[in-house]
Amino acid sequence: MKATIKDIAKLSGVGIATVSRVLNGSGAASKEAKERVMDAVRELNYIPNSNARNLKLGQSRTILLLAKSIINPFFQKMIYVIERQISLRGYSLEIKNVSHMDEEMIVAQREAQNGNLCGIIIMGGRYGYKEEDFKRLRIPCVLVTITADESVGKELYSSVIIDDQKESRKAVESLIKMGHRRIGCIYNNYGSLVTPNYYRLQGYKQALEENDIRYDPGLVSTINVMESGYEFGFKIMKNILEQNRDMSAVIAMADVMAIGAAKAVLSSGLRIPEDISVMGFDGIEEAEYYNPALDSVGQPAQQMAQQAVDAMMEMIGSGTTSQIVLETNIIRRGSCAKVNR
Amino acid sequence: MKATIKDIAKLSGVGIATVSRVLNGSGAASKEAKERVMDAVRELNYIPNSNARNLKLGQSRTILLLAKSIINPFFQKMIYVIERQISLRGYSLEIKNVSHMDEEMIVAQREAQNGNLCGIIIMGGRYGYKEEDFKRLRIPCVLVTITADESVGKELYSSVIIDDQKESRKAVESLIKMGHRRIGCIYNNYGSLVTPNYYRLQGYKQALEENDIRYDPGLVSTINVMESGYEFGFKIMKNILEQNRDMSAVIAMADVMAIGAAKAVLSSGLRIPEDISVMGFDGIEEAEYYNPALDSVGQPAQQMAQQAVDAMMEMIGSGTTSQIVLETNIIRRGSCAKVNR
DNA sequence: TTGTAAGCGTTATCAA
DNA sequence: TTGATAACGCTTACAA
Repeated sequence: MKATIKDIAKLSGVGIATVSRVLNGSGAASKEAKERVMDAVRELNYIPNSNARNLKLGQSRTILLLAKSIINPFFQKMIYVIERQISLRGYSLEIKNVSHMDEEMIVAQREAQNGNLCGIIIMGGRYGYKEEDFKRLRIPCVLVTITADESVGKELYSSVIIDDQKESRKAVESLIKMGHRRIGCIYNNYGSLVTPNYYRLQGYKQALEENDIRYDPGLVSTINVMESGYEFGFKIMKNILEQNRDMSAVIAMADVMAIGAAKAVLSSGLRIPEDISVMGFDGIEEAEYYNPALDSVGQPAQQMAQQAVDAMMEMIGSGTTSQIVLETNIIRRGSCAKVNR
Repeated sequence: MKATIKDIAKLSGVGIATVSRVLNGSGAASKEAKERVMDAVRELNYIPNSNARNLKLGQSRTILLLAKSIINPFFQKMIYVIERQISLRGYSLEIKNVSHMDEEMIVAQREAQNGNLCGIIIMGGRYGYKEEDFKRLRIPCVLVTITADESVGKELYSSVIIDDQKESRKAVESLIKMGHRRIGCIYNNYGSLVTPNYYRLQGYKQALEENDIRYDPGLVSTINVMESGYEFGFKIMKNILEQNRDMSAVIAMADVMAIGAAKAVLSSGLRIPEDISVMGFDGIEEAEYYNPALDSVGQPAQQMAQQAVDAMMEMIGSGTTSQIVLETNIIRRGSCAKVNR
């Protein structure tokens, strides 16, 4: 059936230890032995059994990506890059979607115990994991778009994030500078967890406050449902619009919600940006090709994914951790304009 | 460190064989032994090492999903469902993106040899795998959106597809019935492979022919590039539009390309559907929320993914294969209208 | 430079 | 109903 190391040893007339050495480049081997082994490998189409290898080594080359909602295009872009980078480095990527009901750390710990993982990347979810969480993990952990509690030792994890509150504040400020004062806010938060959306809401509030604009909960109505996405943005926006005829702008804390919101605006017979300015968050391609193209707080998805993998490799290799904070960049496409009322 | 079966045996005062039996429900064990083992398992937070298990069993519970372009929202929807279903059944999903330069079967065979896979799902790519391909694989294989060459024994694989040519023909026919005769076609084909897009193009040609409309290559200009997606649709449409002022409709063989095409139409100062009718393919949410919402040949993504997993489980369990062909359903949202010139 | 042999943590056979 | 014990395929001392 399938060729094993013994078959290779037999065919090439050497011991299995030599085969192993040649294949792994560990220890010395004569030129002749090398050639004979490689020939046999080719002839029998031999591929080492990774279960045996991992068992012996007590490690594997599989990295688990735990994503909260792999359905979000922004995440998907990052998943795409992460898969590529991991593949390029000879590792495999296992993907698990964490439903809103599950705690990703619990899932992570369960999977980590399994012993066939060499690292875990957690994408999305909530802020504030504790020291204990990482210690229980026992394998390298990189957080993307979120980070750990401040109390956690920096040597326990790596993270790649943006400053959600700051970037959100800047975006709202830019709307205020355009003259908007009645600015809707669409975000989404499961329960009362501290998520990126939570911080973005804080940024929104902060911008208002610093510009002496009263915070009006009626402009940020959020249904506490377990969804985000196009439909969510659409529904919420419909809702806010109906009750706030005087609003002139809206910021959605994810582009998918911004697109849904834009649809709501347009289907209410209003124009973008003449009647309502729409600003999204993430900078996904869908917003660029939307009609009209939507302004967005652009996150460097590609770079974030790349750095996450880099950080993972660093941790696997030398154990070095890093906490990276990247900048966003507001992408102007014309869906936000000066208020004209 | 990590608890092993020996630790459990020691703590519960039984032999390791008994522990294994209790944990796997194989063979008998006294009630008392069961309880003692389970207690120890809980106390030590024991999780079986899957590498050891897989090595011994010569199999695993990991299914590999090989996707051509995981970046397409239609695929992503299916990936989401597949992940969920696989997870629900206690299996793990490993994902590999196959770049346009790679042959998925080669990748599949390499991965299959590895021995830590119990099945492979191939999503996208090209039609026409040969008997030999599946035989080399040696593990269950399910094809989604594509199927094998007719010559291949049906017992060698399962597949879930739509009839690309027929569905495309029907869609084009519906445009013709609306009075359109100058219908553009945006598709994408790497090299000259037989892909779903290839068959959809055949369907387009067939519809024209059956309605005595001359096939005009100028209306289906395709750049032979390694991309599809929004940008591709946009560029191609710009191109076709410039050279065919008389065209009144366009069908794009993927919604992402349809959205790009719609953007091209709108940015050329034309209206949808008054000047140009736009029809997409796939039925993704992005097309629904687009402005205007786009008509599309809706593929039952959820169902396809579900059936693919079902088929995989059947193959793993009883070895039964199945070749499933699902129907599409043209989703009318108003982006196609009667020609009015 | 090489081969022998001892595990890695399981499962399964077999005798008790 | 049990518990030794022999694999599974690999890596790696250790000895030759």
